[in-house]
Amino acid sequence: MTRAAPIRRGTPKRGRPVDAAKRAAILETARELFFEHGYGIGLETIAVKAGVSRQTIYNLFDSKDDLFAAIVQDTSGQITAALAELSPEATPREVLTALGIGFLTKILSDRAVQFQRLLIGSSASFPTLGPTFYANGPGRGLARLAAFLDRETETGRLAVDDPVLAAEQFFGMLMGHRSMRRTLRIDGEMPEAEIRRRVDSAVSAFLRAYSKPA
Amino acid sequence: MTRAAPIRRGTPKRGRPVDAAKRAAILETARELFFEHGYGIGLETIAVKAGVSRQTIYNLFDSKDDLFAAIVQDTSGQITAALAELSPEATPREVLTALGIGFLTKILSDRAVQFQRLLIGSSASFPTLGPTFYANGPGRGLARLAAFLDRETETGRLAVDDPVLAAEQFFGMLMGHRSMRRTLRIDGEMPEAEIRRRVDSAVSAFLRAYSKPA
DNA sequence: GGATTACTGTACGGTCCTGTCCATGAAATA
DNA sequence: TATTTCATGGACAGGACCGTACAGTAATCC
Repeated sequence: MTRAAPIRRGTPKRGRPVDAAKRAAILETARELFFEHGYGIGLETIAVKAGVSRQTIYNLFDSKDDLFAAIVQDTSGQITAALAELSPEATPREVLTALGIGFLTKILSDRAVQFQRLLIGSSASFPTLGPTFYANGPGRGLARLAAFLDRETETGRLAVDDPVLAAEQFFGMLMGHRSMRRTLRIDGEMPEAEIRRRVDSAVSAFLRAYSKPA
Repeated sequence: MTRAAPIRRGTPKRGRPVDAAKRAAILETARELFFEHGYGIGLETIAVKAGVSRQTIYNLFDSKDDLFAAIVQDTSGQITAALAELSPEATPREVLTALGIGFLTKILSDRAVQFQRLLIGSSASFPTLGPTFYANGPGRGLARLAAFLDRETETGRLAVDDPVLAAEQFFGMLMGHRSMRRTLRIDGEMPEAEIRRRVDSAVSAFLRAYSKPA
C-alpha cells in the first residue's frame, strides 16, 4: 500500500511539504504508461515523463507494485462507481435503455478498455485484480438487471425464465464483438450516436424476445 | 520467420539430422509458457522445461520474436480453421444452433482464451497480431452469419433489418459476460451441457426477436 | 573410420530493471 | 536565521534477460 503516514498525524509538519502536484503527475503518468505498455514499463520512463526524479516515486510509494496497486484501485473505483438508480415506475424499455447506454458507454470507453487490457496482461502475476474489478463493476450491473427482470416477470410484464442468463444475453447483445475488437486494438472509441443505435436495436430485440405474449 | 532451410534443399543432408521431437517439444513448451506467463517468460525457462539446451532454440529459431511468431501463427491456424459448411436447406434454428455451438466451444476453450490473453497482453509490442487473428476467426464467422441472415430475410423466413448488427447480437448473446470472465481468470472452461443450454436459449430468443411476424 | 552436422554446457558482453544510498540544493516552519 | 523535510541526480549492487561464442560430445551419412 501507499507509504504510511507519519506516526504523529495531528502535529503540524515542520519542513518542506510534499508537492501534491508531483504526486498527481506521477499517478497520471504512470496510469498512462501502464495502460499503454503494461506492467513492464520502467519506473525511470515514468519519472522522466512525469517531470520527476525516480527517487521521488520511491518517496511516495513503497515499491513498483505499490504504485501499480494504487493506480488499479483508483481506476477501478472510477469505472465501477455511480450506478444509476432504477426508478420503480419506469417501463422495461426505459430501464433497459438507460442501463444499456450506461453500460456500453463505460465498458467501451478508452479508459475501461485500457484497464481491461492491463488486468488481463498482468493476470498471471496479479490474479485477484480481475475478479475484484468484475465483481464491483460488470458483475454488479448483471445482478441488478437480473433482479429487475425477475421482478418484471413476477409482475407479468415480461416472461423471463432464467433472469441471470437473460441479463447476460442483454449485455452480450449490446457488446457483440465490440469488446473483443476494442481489447484487440481493432476499433477505436464508439461514437455516442452509434452507442444509441446499438442500444435501441438491442432493447427492441430483447423486448420482442422476452415480452409476455398477449 | 523460422530459420530458412539450407540452400541445397534437394541434396541429401550429410550430418546428424535435426531432432524433430526436440523441435516439437520446444514449440509445445513455449506455447504453454507463453500462454501462462506472457511474452516476458525467459527462454532459459522454456529450454529447461522442454528438456533442451537454450542453444538448440537458437539453432531452430532466429530469435525470441521468431519463436513467438511461429507459435502465434500455428495457434491462430488451429483456432480459426474448419468452419463447417451451412447446408442450404437447413432451418434457421438448425443453422444458428450449429454455428452457435461451434463458436462458443471454440471461443471459450482454454486454448483460445489463453491465446486472446497473450494477444492482448502483447498488443502494444505486436499490434497486428490481434487484428489478423480476429479477421481470420471471429470476423469470418460474423460475416458468414450476416450473409445467412440476409438471405433468410430475402427469402422471407426472417425479418432482419441490419444483418451485421443482428449477427453481432447473436454472438454476443451467446457469450454474455463469459468471454470477459474467462479472460479475467474468473471462470474455467464451460461444460458442454452448459454450452448447449446457452445456445438453445440464445437461439430461441433470437428467433423470437427476428422471425418474420405471421 | 572419417567427415559432417546437431546438441550440450558454459561463459561472456551488453542492456535493462528494481531498490537503495548519499550528497547537494530547495522550500517550508519556528 | 536555524532546522526540518522534500526533491534531485548520480551512483551502485544485484539480478534477469537476450544473443553470441566456443569447446566438447553425440548422431548420422559417405
